[in-house]
Amino acid sequence: MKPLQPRAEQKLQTRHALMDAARSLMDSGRGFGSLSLREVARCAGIVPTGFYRHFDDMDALGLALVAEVGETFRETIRQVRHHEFELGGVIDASVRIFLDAVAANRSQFLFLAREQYGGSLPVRLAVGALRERITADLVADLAQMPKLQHFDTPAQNVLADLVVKTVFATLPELIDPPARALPRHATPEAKMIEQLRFIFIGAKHWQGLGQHNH
Amino acid sequence: MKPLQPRAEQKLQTRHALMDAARSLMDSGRGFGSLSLREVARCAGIVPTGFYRHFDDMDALGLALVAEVGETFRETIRQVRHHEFELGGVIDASVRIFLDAVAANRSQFLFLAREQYGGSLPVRLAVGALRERITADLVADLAQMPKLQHFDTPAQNVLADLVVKTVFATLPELIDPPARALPRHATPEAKMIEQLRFIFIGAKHWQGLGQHNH
DNA sequence: GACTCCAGTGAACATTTGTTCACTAGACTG
DNA sequence: CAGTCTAGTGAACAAATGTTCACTGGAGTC
Repeated sequence: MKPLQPRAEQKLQTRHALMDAARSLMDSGRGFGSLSLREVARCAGIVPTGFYRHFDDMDALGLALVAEVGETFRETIRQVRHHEFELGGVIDASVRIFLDAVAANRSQFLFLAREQYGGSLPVRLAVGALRERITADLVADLAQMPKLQHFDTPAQNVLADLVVKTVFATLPELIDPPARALPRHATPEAKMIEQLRFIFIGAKHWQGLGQHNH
Repeated sequence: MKPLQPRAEQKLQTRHALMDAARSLMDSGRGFGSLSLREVARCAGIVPTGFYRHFDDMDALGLALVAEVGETFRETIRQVRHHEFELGGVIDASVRIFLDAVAANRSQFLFLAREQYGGSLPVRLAVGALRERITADLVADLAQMPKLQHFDTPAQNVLADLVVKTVFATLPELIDPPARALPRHATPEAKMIEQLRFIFIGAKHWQGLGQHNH
């Protein structure tokens, strides 16, 4: 990051405080759509009117939050890609890195998990766009995997979509407290690894679109 | 249904009007948590205070909506189970029945899709419970499938969880307008079928928990 | 036919909301 | 150092909210 004039830096700091405020107000189970502008401003320590110096709207705040978690997400994917050939299997390593990132940015991913389908229209569209970018990246990665050379483009898309869907749909259980103690081999990590493994075993033995298995 | 006294029947009718009102207010992309009691009452054609004759709370309304869609969902599953041996493959038939049910009860499933992770704490817990019942039922079904006799109980659970997760996570794209025209073989139905097929092919060739594939 | 019950009414309340406007103080610029 | 620019203030507003209370009128019961 380039060093910023103290003036502008202070502003960014307040902007960040607003985003933090919104995220932490959601900790108690609230949806972003039910937060009020005044509430967020109050929690960020500024007066309601000050909010408008940073965002036009609550929707604008929502979009900023999507962008933020999107950046974190894609950065995590970059890390995963660099550890591609680690010991213990690609899936295991990838899941571990991903879960670490989720834990390290809990509130960001909480926002993503909660608002991926529940958010207001602009927010939902932004999340959709983010998901599409991630899926497209994954398609490119899949195309380079030696074990998946029997896949044509539509099949790659369907597979990537399934993987991304699984990851996004698993987010909530990674974030909410596990409630009761988990039965040993049912930790989120083990379960996620096993489920991705199902999918990739299926991909390896897959033979073409439209086949039937009567 | 047993015939009801006109008095009680009228009451149920209003109760239904409230639930319909809430669901249809969500059509424009709003989350349930952002609906106000007065708004719902107004849309149902009664005065705000009348709401309390039917529900203590907006949360109570939310729970009723979960119960409603839960009933529809499980009824659909029962239908799927009776068509188990239909021509064209189990998956194809099941998906078709499921998609029909979703289309026939759009607003109910819209509520489920939107609120499965975004809802208030009580609503989210109720959805979680519903999901667990469905998963447990599926485990029982999987245990009877001849091709899956190499699965132990934990593996069955992990597989059932993945299937249910996939179905729930697919709901939003089944409900929201498909936006731009779909590229032929990417209809929701075809995609869903193909993705479930990946999972079950993986299950067929799966060899045990904790294996590694270096 | 008199009596009870209760789904729905309508007025009233204290709060909270989003947004406006004129303002201040302190960091930036010349 | 004089002057501008702007992040944050504070008062004010109309509108909407959740909840209360006493009420009405028609269906249900004896």
